[in-house]
Amino acid sequence: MAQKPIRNGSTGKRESILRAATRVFARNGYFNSKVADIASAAGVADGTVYLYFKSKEEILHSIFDQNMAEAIAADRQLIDKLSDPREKLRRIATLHLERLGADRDLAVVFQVELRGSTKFMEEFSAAGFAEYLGLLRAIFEEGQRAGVFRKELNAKVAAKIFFGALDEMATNWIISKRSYKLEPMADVVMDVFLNGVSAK
Amino acid sequence: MAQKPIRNGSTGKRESILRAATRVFARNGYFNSKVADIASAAGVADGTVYLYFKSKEEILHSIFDQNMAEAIAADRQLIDKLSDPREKLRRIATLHLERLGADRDLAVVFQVELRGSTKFMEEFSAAGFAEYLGLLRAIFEEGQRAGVFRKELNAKVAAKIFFGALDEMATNWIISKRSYKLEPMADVVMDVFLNGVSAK
DNA sequence: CGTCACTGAGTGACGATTCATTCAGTCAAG
DNA sequence: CTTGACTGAATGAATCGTCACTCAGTGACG
Repeated sequence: MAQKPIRNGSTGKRESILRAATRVFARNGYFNSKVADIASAAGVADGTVYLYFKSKEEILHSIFDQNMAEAIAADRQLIDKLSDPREKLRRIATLHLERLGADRDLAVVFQVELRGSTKFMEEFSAAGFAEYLGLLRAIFEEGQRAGVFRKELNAKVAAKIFFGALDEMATNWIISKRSYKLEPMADVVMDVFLNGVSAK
Repeated sequence: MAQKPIRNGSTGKRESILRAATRVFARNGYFNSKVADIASAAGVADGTVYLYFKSKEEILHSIFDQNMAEAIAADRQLIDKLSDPREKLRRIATLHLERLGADRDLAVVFQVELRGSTKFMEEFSAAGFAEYLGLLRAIFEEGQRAGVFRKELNAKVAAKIFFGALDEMATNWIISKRSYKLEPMADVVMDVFLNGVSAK
């Protein structure tokens, strides 16, 4: 049964539980998921879950925090290497859809489960989500200063439009019965958005 | 107590319950709302709710069905009076945001609660939501035939981008602490979208 | 032995749904 | 006009299953 000669206290158990929870939440929805299901999916006892997380809710939080932090860090790093704001947006869009497209369960949790309550929405909003939107906005403003984006547009609204379009691609991809690649949709969105937003 | 010599079983009670449920769901979230809360908000006894609805879930369904049907009917009627596809889209966008902007509780249920589970998403998707997207798509294709929209764009994707942008406006409006008018955002979205999508 | 990660049966609370009962209204008969 | 049988909408206390979380215990390891 023992896969690896596990080390100290912080085994891979925390990770296992998070991965298992992502899968369980994605399949049954947060409220219909039992902690016992998560435990058994992770191959640990019910009680063990509580050695790593204070509550069921904290598990959901952790899934969000961890992935969001990773994503933003990756975006930031990637952006520094580019100078053209248009390219920056394109890379972010692609990365965004790649990330979700690579893990359907994670995508479901992000697109569906995390939005299932105003309470979560507000908390998460305060956390990483607002930061993400802020990042997009900053790039847009940079583009306005550089003269490549129309100056009369409100940068915050432009960021929302951009994000909203990407977000809908992801949500629709999840719901859709047909299976197609998510990531290429980034280019279409970019095409329309850039056209709509570029200075002549 | 008798307001009107009401006819058969279908008093205004069903409506009261739906309105109350919308408020309660919006404030506490679907899963945290107790049927007892809805009942008391509607001024009826717990059991009475079950004279009008089979289950808690059916209440949520009814809220969606009723409003969606109304919205689509209104859109359809409005569209027939216009010929320019661009104008059609603009009117739909405005109506969409007007409707949500007029009733924050309803907006919360639509933007947040209805998305809190894949199960709901799929059911609702199959129902009115897909129809709504289809409507947008049809108008877009009409515009392509008329030569006002770029022919090389995939109409379905264009519809999603359009919807996604509007949807994000609504969601952000709900989350936002600041209170502003939602409906004017329709024009900004139209501006960017039309620019992005129009044939030269 | 002592420690510590882990276990899993048990508990307490909660809340959707049910159903025996109430009661306002209707109507036919006297 | 009164009475009494009848209806069915409405009530709300009781039921019953379901989990999130707890904690007394187990065993591996040094």
